[in-house]
Amino acid sequence: MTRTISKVAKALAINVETVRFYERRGLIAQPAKPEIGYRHYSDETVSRIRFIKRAQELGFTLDEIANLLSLNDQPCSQVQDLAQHKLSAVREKMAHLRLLEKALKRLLAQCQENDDASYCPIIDSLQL
Amino acid sequence: MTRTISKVAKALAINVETVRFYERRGLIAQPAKPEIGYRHYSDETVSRIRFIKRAQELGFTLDEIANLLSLNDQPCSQVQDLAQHKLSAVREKMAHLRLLEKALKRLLAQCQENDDASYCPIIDSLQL
DNA sequence: CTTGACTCCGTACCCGGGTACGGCAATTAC
DNA sequence: GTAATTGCCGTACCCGGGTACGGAGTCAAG
Repeated sequence: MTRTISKVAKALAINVETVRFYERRGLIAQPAKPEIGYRHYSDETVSRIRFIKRAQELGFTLDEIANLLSLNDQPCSQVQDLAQHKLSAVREKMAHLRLLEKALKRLLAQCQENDDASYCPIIDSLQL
Repeated sequence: MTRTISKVAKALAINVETVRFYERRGLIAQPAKPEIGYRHYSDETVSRIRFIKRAQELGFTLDEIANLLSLNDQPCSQVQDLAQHKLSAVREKMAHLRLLEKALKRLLAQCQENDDASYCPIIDSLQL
């Protein structure tokens, strides 16, 4: 019934190697190895990994997550700062993608109108 | 007046190493080296690099760009396909970022309303 | 008690898009 | 003519987030 690394990995639907990778990165502590046998992972480690995965889904990098984890008992304002920065970054990326979308849409529309098989408005526009 | 690699790089505001990198990647041909002296870069190579840079701005990867370059004299429809896929990918990314934005906004709003300095709704939500 | 599954550990490799370095050749500036 | 830039070339390294591998050691089921 001991919770070995593969049990943890399976429970969280991640790779064993990823758990080991997080240990190397210092995101989670490596549980002490008993005299004999395999390590046993605590509930805390498991929920810490869950925390990491959720934060990743919110777009935080592993470095930022290390930061968040260390801020666990710090005032909320520091966490807010981090989240605010992330929100700005997300908005910037979206703005950039909107421009790309517009450009691609415009080029594709030009292709639609084009009857000449030997000419492509997209290639042409890139060649300016 | 020969156009050496550093002239090309400077003209296009990229790194000399990047030009060499594109050569290694097969995106541009390496001009033949004369018996004596340095290579001379043609107008064509320069505009090919410009093409690459513009396509990158539209969000294409170097592999896709290699594809585009090889499609230069192919029917427009193949280029359109590539552009259409890229447009879909851009829209997917945007949709994902919109979700992130919503989640971050919601969490930040909760922080604003929170008076308890020792508690942070963001940390809390990640710990579920 | 053996065999197959799992763990441990270090290290190397993957992707994408470059950047950096070091030693030598050629060229340009003074 | 000599010094300081450039070019050339191969190779290694960077980031971020893992994945893979190989050879032990360990554990559990038949």
